[in-house]
Amino acid sequence: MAAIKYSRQREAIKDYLMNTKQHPTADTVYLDIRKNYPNISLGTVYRNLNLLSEQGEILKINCRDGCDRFDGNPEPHYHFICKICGRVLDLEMEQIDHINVIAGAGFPGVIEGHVTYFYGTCSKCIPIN
Amino acid sequence: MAAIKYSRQREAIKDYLMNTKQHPTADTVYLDIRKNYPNISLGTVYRNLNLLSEQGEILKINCRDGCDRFDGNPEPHYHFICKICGRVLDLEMEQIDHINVIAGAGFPGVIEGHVTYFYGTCSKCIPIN
DNA sequence: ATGATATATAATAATAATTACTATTATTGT
DNA sequence: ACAATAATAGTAATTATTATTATATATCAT
Repeated sequence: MAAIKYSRQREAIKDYLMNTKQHPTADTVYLDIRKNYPNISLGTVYRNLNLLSEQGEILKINCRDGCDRFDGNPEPHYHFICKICGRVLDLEMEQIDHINVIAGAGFPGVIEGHVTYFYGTCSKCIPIN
Repeated sequence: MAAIKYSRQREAIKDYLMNTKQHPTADTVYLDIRKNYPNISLGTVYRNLNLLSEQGEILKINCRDGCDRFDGNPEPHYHFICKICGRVLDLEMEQIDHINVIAGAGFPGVIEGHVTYFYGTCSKCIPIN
């Protein structure tokens, strides 16, 4: 039960995320979607972003710069956060699941996964000297 | 300038963190410190937790279960978060800084570090079968 | 010890991100 | 087309955190 019904708002949100390389916050999604759907509500954006990430159709990124960000690519991958400009970039690297084994050695519980993000200075923010 | 002056409230917060293996939230610190300092203010707790972590005397953990947690051990180390009970545990493992190199290969910016936490089921939450 | 100066505090208000509520609207199965 | 149910817009409420301000406390020079 609790069948999911189609809504054009949700469709628009998913389309928007699938067509951007940015990793927008809920508020950015709201402001941009509003250009096509002037009456969309911020609550609708939040509800659908959470629903889509629960369904595994998008990723919710807890980059902890205050608010969550969203990624239209649901495949597990790593992110880089620039300390200077705050941008979130995709990293092209293999999965590093061997760190789960390192962490699990001597740990009495079960390690199921890890959350990792890398930080530093992005190419646009490196001063030219 | 902006010299730091001693305060017994800050001392109590540091003592409290150094004597617990838990990773309390600001609110938990507040509630516990209040047993000895009934008039302490939540704002004071937040200000001192931030000050201490800026000074490198404690760690602020962004485990992203909604709120920040604090660790009296300022040495860099990794944390495990139990999906069932939500507890945050210290992991005894070496630093895995080689993942910065993996991430940096082919990345045009500079990787300076990473934030990682592991999740799964802690020993107390593993069902006995 | 005394007083001047600067920092810290308690109490409260304000902010930011997110979630909850509710009457209305849209979708879906028959 | 109709009934049942989920989704929406608009608004209010919640949660974690930061800002404000008058008062209290610590520190430093005398």
